[in-house]
Amino acid sequence: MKIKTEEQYNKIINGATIILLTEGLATFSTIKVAKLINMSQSNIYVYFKNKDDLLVSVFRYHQKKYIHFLAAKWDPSRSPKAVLTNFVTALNQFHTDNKDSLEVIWLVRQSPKLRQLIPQVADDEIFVKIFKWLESLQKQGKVRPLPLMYLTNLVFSAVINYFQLLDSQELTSNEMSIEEIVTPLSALLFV
Amino acid sequence: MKIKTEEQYNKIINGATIILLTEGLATFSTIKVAKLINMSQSNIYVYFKNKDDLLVSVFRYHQKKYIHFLAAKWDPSRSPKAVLTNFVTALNQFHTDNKDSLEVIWLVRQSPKLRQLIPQVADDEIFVKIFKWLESLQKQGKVRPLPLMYLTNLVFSAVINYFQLLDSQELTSNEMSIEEIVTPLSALLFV
Amino acid sequence: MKIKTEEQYNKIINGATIILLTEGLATFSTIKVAKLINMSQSNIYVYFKNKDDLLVSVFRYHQKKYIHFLAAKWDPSRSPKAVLTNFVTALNQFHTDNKDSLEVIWLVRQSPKLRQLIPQVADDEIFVKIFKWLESLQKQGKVRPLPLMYLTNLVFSAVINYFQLLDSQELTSNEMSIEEIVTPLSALLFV
Amino acid sequence: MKIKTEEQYNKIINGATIILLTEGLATFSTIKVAKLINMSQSNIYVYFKNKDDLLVSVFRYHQKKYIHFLAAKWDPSRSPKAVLTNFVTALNQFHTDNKDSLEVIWLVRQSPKLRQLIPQVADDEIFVKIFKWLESLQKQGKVRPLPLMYLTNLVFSAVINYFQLLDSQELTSNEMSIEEIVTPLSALLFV
DNA sequence: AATGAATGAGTGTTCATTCAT
DNA sequence: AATGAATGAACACTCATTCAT
Repeated sequence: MKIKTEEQYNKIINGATIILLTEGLATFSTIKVAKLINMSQSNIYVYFKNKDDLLVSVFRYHQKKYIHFLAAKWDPSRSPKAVLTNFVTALNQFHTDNKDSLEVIWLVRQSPKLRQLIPQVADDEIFVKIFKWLESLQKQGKVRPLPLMYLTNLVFSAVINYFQLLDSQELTSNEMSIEEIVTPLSALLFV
Repeated sequence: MKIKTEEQYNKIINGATIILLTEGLATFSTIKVAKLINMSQSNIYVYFKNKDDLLVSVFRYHQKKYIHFLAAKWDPSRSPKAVLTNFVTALNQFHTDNKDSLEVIWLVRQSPKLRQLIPQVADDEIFVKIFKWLESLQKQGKVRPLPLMYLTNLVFSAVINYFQLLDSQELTSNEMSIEEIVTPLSALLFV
Repeated sequence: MKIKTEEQYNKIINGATIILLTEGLATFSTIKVAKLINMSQSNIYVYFKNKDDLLVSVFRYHQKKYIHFLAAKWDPSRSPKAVLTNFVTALNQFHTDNKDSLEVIWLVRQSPKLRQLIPQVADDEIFVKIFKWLESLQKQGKVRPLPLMYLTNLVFSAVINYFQLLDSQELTSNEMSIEEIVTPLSALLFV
Repeated sequence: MKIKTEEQYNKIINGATIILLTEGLATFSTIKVAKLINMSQSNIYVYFKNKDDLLVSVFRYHQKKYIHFLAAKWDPSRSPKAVLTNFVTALNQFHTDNKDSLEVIWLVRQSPKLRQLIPQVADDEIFVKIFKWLESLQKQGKVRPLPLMYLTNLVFSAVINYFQLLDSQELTSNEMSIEEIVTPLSALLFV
């Protein structure tokens, strides 16, 4: 699907993002998106092949942002714990600036149906770098000898969990700051 | 007669569970449940006020199972690490015996709309016990001084993550056994 | 699809027949049928699985009428030409009483897509009888030695053609009566 | 420049012919035509006023071919039966060379809506000639005294019927050759 | 308690047509 | 002449929910 008027394309993506986050996947509909952005529903089908195409495009849009951000912040030249701190801080900053993006990424990943339509991200350059970094530390015995897939998942969900508790107001940033995650995560990750 | 009613109630709950897990929340419908269990769709409305009521009831049904199981296995008389090991092993056993239950609990929690309808579980007896146990350990300086809500969340998602990776075949139990979670989790939890 | 309220079922069939004949297959829609008979469109789907199911059912409804009529009139005990005359007269009478039926049968047969969904009628008892009658006459050299399928087709389309020209007012029954078909058809059929 | 325009015009007609024959009238759409011939959908509206105009133009295109062909083959100088034989053979040859054309002519004629938009062909020179020829034979008592409109219709549908049965493989040319039509048709037509 | 029937609202998708460029 | 964009209307089909029996 060639991008036609970039402005309109983004308008739809942004509208879809809002509907997705307020309604959830279950009741997301193109009609609601169209109404929100004041556009005819049929015009959405000029820009996207079908509903799934729209949803996947929304996901990709936010994932690209996320990946670019991570890549810009990645600096493995420091000590392992400093790298972890840096990573957590970066994620926190990204979440502050792009709250929607992280939520969309998380949301779409939860749907088995959509997950199948989403391209694997693991091959992306930045993730390859992170995996290699972890791998070399594991060989030096500095990282726990568990599957990298599992370790990175744990770190990610530890951070996301924090954000979700903040969002649902079950936790406040006074009770616990993001930096306080680093120590337990460090204990979990490093030997 | 009363027995027959309970039978029908459970029939609906079980049908709904299957549809929920095979279809996902997005395309779950009472029609599909009715067809699956060979019952008239309108009869579902005799047992449940509406669709959301059914979904919440399904959630509660599995959550009760889960809570009963945990309560039966809970034994805080041993050392903290032994308690953690015991907890993880119990969860694993529950997951093996009641795969559906854990998945339903996880699935329903993902929906913002449904989460609001679900009663807080924290007041349940078993969770009160666990929280008290953690609290006392924290006072003795044996558990990291982080909000208990966050710590328990971390443990739960570490275990769920493991199950999910197994299910999606991104991980095999050969590469990593459930027991191997205990050491990193212990490091994360205990000082 | 079990017939539920026969009255409603027939109401839908009749409405669909009217729409089919006035609109043609190309612009036939369940919405138009529903509006015509003052019924909710969704209720049509209680009685018919889908649009094609409705169309095929309409066809079958009229075909059954037609077959019953033919069977009642069939009498091969007379001379070949008398049988032909009888047949043509019967068809004419049926057409007078059930104009819609013959048109629907013809219309639906023209659609390649629908033809596939329609059960072969050739096995029907009355057609088996007609074929056997023709076959035996052929063996006696009284009927032209052409494929029976083709001969019967010719007779049927000769009659239908006549009705169509009347309907489109390109011909009037004054210019030509139905009985006048018999002589040329007889010449065509019999040696 | 003008040549290019005619090229495009024909491109559309040919594309429309293909869609018409593969999809049928019911699901024919300008979008499908545009996609097939790799042209913008809106450009079709430069050449044709609307969808019906396109369909009628397609019909006329093939009808012209057909009429030209008939005119070229028409030779009333021989005996009536020879003329009939000649006519049937010509139709068969035309069908072999221009299968699409005959099918389109037949297809469009089936639609009540389109039939109204189609110009009467009877005034065309070649048909005038054929009618005059039949008329004069009728006056000599050599052709059955039935409306010419009906007789010509019968001949045409006898031939088309044959082609249709071949196409639908309900008949093979081994079982019956086109020439075998002539004898019964002759009996039907001539006294 | 159980069911069949009915309906209104919604949903994804297609399409004919128009318009500005 | 050609095209991309936009739109409103239509359509098949699904579904939650209600009601009478």
